[in-house]
Amino acid sequence: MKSLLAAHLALKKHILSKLKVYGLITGQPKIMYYLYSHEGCQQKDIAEYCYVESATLSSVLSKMEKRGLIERKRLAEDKRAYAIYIKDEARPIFEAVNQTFDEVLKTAFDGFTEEEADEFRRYLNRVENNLK
Amino acid sequence: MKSLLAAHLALKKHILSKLKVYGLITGQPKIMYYLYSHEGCQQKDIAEYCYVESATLSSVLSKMEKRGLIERKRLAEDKRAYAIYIKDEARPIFEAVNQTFDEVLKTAFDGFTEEEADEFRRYLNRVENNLK
DNA sequence: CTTGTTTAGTTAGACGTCTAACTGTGATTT
DNA sequence: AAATCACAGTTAGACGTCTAACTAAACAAG
Repeated sequence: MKSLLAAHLALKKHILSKLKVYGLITGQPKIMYYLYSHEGCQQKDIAEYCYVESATLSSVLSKMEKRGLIERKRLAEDKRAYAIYIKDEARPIFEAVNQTFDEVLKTAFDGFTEEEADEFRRYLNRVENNLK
Repeated sequence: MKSLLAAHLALKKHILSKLKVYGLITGQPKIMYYLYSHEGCQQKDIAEYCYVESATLSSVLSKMEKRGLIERKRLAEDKRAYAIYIKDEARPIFEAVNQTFDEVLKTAFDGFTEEEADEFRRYLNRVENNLK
């Protein structure tokens, strides 16, 4: 299964190279992509989506907070948790990230018919489930 | 393309958990899997196969050498390069790694017909090439 | 209530990978 | 033959991720 890693690394590299202008580093774009359409979510949600441990996410988010990209707000309903918000000043960057993800995914599936792309995703899911 | 990473991580986790008894750590099993059928190859070959930088491989191999898993021999034809060999004492571990890879790959493709597995690999290659 | 368990998030330390700079050797050009 | 360039591998330092141990809050059961 050589190419699983290959495809994943190629995707990551592509995205990072396009977003380097914003000073974004490994791990941040994916968080931002998720956050863009899930504002107000908790850290555990982001960690789950990004397949990283909560400890990892915690430190990355701290950096992003310092940099003014995001904001943590304690939840009233659950004082252990935070809701994560996009800082208004950073919204343009989040939009660029979102757009870049869309472009790169389009590139990745270049030449695929709709059915092929769906089939590929189903295969991926099957492999993932087989290994659970 | 959420599941590319997911599938890759699941595969890695599966392999590592089965090989932890041998004290093998991240990165080593894949090197050993390759080496098992490419003894005498150069470091650059392993690095290319494993999708890591030569600097990364260098340090991992040094650890494996200290541990008595492999052996570096200078090439007579090219004194910059090494040929990498499996140490005889470690051969049983290499065999276990090889067998584990085969098992896990079989698990990953459980329920796939031959044609489906091939098609899936072709899709992966297409995605990878699209991103080159 | 209170005791024990689970959950959200943090901190510290280890480790794997990367990039950049370097050494030494091989290949090319003039 | 000399100078230049390309390549194999190493070293040092930065960074992202992990695991383990922890805090504090929520939940469950007696």
